[in-house]
Amino acid sequence: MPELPEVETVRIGLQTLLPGKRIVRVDFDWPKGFPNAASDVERFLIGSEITQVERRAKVLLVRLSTDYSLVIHLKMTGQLVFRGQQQFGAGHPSRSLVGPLPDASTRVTIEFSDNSKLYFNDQRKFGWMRLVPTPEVENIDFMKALGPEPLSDDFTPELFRQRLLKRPKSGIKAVLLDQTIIAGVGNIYADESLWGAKIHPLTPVGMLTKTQLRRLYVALRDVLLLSISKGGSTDRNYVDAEGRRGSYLRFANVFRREGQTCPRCGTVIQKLRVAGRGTHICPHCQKVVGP
DNA sequence: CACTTGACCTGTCCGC
DNA sequence: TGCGGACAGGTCAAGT
Repeated sequence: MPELPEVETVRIGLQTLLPGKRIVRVDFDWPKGFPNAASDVERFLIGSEITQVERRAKVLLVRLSTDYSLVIHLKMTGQLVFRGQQQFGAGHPSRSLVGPLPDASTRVTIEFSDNSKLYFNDQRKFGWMRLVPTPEVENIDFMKALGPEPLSDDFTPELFRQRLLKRPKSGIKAVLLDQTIIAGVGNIYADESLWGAKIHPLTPVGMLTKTQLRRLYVALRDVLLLSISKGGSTDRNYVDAEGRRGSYLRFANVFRREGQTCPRCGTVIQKLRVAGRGTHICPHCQKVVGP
């Protein structure tokens, strides 16, 4: 679901759609997901203009002219869908896979001065958004704890190795999923990158050779970049800022492909549970390594 | 302290 | 057809 490539795809869409828009109204009744007091929303959100949309790990940062930011986490089923003035329908079939909005999953509606709207939908209510003074965003505990961005220029193979080796005894998949080690990797791209590097997900990090770590570094960056270029992965809920599906899963090698054959060697792909998650491997390419 | 499990939610799918 | 239960997975809290 929304991992780094999906959140980045949403960011790119919102960045082309939102800057310059002025917020005139916000509808929400979701204390758990959006706990800011109505008075703060009134003072720092209503009337503000969106200046920029950024991303850190799986978190979206919508910058506002009031020097506040909307900090948004989509978790598993969150969507941020923009709708222009003209609602689709009436002879104008939309490319959007999302129906008329708001719908039953809409938690927050942000209306702009040109009558366009941004909807925060979240079927399972795991997601959240917060209105935070921009200078304080980087001091939020979970933001401070995040590991480096795997696609940044200064994310070198050596840094990758150093970060992973903070958990030498843990299985590599659990470490890839740990946001404090490396930011932005979730279940899909952990499985895909481990397949690419031919590493079993339970292999203790300390047992991986430098060559294997190098291969994993390359495989991880490759799958993240490929997925961004395909608009992310749509399993069930994920859509971009205009409600469209991502197509990465058509290119996936193992994720959600149990029972099908490995594109490299033809062995039947298996599904197992690792670190509490559904995990997909080629049992031939990704051998278990014993201590 | 390291690591695993459960909770948070709701919709979907499967077996009986 | 209806129903109970497993499952989906990001992250934090609680437990081992």
